[in-house]
Amino acid sequence: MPVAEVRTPQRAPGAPRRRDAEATRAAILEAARDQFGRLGYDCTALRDIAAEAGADVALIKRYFGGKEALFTEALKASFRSDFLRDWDLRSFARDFATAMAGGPHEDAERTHSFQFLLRAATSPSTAPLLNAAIQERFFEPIRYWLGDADAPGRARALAAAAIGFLVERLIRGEALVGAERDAFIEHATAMFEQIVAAD
Amino acid sequence: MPVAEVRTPQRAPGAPRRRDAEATRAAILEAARDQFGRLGYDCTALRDIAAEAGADVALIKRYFGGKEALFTEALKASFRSDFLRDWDLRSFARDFATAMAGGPHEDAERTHSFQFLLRAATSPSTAPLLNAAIQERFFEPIRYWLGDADAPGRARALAAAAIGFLVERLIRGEALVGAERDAFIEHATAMFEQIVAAD
DNA sequence: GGCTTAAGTCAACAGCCATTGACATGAAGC
DNA sequence: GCTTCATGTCAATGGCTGTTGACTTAAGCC
Repeated sequence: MPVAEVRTPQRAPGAPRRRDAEATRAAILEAARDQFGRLGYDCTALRDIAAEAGADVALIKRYFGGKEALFTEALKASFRSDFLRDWDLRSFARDFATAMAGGPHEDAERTHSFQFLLRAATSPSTAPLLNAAIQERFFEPIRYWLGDADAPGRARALAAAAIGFLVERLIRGEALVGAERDAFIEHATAMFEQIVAAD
Repeated sequence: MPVAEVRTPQRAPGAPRRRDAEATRAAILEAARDQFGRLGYDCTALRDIAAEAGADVALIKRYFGGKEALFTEALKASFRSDFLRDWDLRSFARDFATAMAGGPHEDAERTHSFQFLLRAATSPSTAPLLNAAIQERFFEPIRYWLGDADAPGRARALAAAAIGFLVERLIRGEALVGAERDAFIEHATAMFEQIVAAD
């Protein structure tokens, strides 16, 4: 875990509200979402979360119970249940491909949520917690979204491809540029359209 | 790390070859591939690897140098450099889709190799180690394989989709059956053909 | 048989982790 | 002003980790 973690504490020394359980809890949860999302469950230390939130480790136990419970809550907070409804079915293929190419207008919040989920999905510590959630909130909405007889198989294929683009984006880091970006968007769009528009 | 790890030791008590550095080294490497592949870098303990290999932890240091070096070597061993050449370009789309659906004839060795890579990809500890390898052995071959002007962007899109199917497979666990399986294969095939056959 | 050296064993170290109970302190109610 | 209790702080604990040096033992050679 060589990732250095230095952030300005939530409260400056001598801050206005010194004692505010609700605010402290929120700060911890926010820090947890950040660190779990970037580092994954196993590589995140509660001490670092507390430090980022400007709180003490013991408060995590008091407010959340423990690491796993905190993770579950952070997971819930990062799950945008409406993330699919945001897309327009007809322009989905191109919009999604463009988002995955990266660039100035990308939805950072959405990207972060997905990264959080992927990290959780591939860690054996959290996979059991997440598999059900993936099923319920990712696969099922797509299935409903497509909504015809072939939906289950189609939904699985579409979900798989979407996950792949998210992982590739996660690994890649930077945004694509120039001709490579254009070709990427073009072919990815064609690919997704193949499924979305299969009527 | 709640995953119990009980395996029959490599050597029975009072075995024939008691002192064989080469065999010991190989046993450790094999155990490392197994555990790193199933649990990921962070959740794998050197003591467990040594136990599975029927060896002592200190030998890992002597033969490999340390955890990271052992991981790198296991990574190399799990990387089938010819995994793309195994596919026939014309039947790739259907073959790959079928493989991802799972079933009785799947290539367990190949599946394991991919799992290893994916676990490594989503752990921040090993991502730096892996990104270069992914680039060199996954993305570049696909790019070469496609081999035209649009290749970089196309290769990225194809690689992303392929990764996604592997992840979905990893998360899913069991094989698909019946109509869902058929629809899955059909649509996934169409999807991959969209890119492979884009000439 | 005795010697040399590689192979295997053991115990301990230092560091990090989540967890926890005891303690200090500030704010609200009387 | 005093009591009360939620809020925040601190320090310690036990467990697990990778690493390491010193030890024991078997195998090969003279």
